[in-house]
Amino acid sequence: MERMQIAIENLKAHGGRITHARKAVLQALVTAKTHVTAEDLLNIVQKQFPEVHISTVYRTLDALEKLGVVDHVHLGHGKAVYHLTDNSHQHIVCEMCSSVEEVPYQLFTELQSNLKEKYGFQMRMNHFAVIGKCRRCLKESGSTRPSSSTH
Amino acid sequence: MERMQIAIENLKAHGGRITHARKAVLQALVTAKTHVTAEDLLNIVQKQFPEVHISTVYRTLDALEKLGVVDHVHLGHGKAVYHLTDNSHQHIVCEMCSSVEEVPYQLFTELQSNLKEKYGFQMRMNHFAVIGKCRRCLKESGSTRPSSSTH
DNA sequence: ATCTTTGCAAACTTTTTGCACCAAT
DNA sequence: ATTGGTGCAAAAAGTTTGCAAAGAT
Repeated sequence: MERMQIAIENLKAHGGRITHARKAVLQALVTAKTHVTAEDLLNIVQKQFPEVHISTVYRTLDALEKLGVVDHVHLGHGKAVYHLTDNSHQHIVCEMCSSVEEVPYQLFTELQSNLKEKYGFQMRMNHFAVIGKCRRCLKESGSTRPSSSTH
Repeated sequence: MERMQIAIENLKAHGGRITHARKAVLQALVTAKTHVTAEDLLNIVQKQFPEVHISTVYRTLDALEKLGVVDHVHLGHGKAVYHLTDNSHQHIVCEMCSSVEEVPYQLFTELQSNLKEKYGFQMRMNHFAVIGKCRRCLKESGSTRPSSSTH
């Protein structure tokens, strides 16, 4: 409710209109919290408003992204995932089983300062995924299907 | 020449066949060295072999990727970029001007060990991009077009 | 001779866009 | 009343696939 209100005010402040679809997308984002695809959001939203179209979801996400409320990441092949901007974590994605785990952004702060210091580059937390192999797949390595890899 | 030979032997060793197209793609990769799209490669290859089709490029890249010779990254929206695996660097991508800079992988080794230690996750170097704002855009910040953002 | 790779066209997946209508302010 | 948002259908953009023919071993 809290976070929704902020986003809604933000939208209004920029001349945006508050529609059922937008509220529902926002609500879905707040609830889902992390790595949902546009399609995921659509499915959630359509439970309440079946007539909402995927293009509306994309356009809403676009609008929210321009306001800085939402961000998205390309975890690999396929769909992008969206989330509210202040979920401070990074994603580690297993290239064997495609699992996604969240790790605290603190692990990345040193990298962040190094990039800033040495390259003048201001790294954006939360906007990329680290690819590799997860604990489980490493253990079973070889025995398991490299299946639908994420890269 | 060197690196091409290694890749070629690798291909042969796995029952692969050495074709004009494959040699040309490999050559293009060796020459281009970094962040080329499948289409870039196609253009290069077609200078020598105009009949080569984009699907051949993709299939060649797939094959090379399975051998560990090639890797690809999704730098953001749009096309993936491919490169030979032993270019030990990471990419930092500016979300304002879309410029790509390479930084030595050493900056990432600590993160790598942390992820291994704390999460059992074996991070793959070279397979993701760090998004943020480059020095120049930070300086001009606001004054410049956020143009074709990479995210 | 065998089995892989190729070119082509067509399918597929994800995202974007044009347009006429609808709805929020 | 005005302007921005929506649904739809169709296009785009990037990549993958089925197939018959060509090519590498």
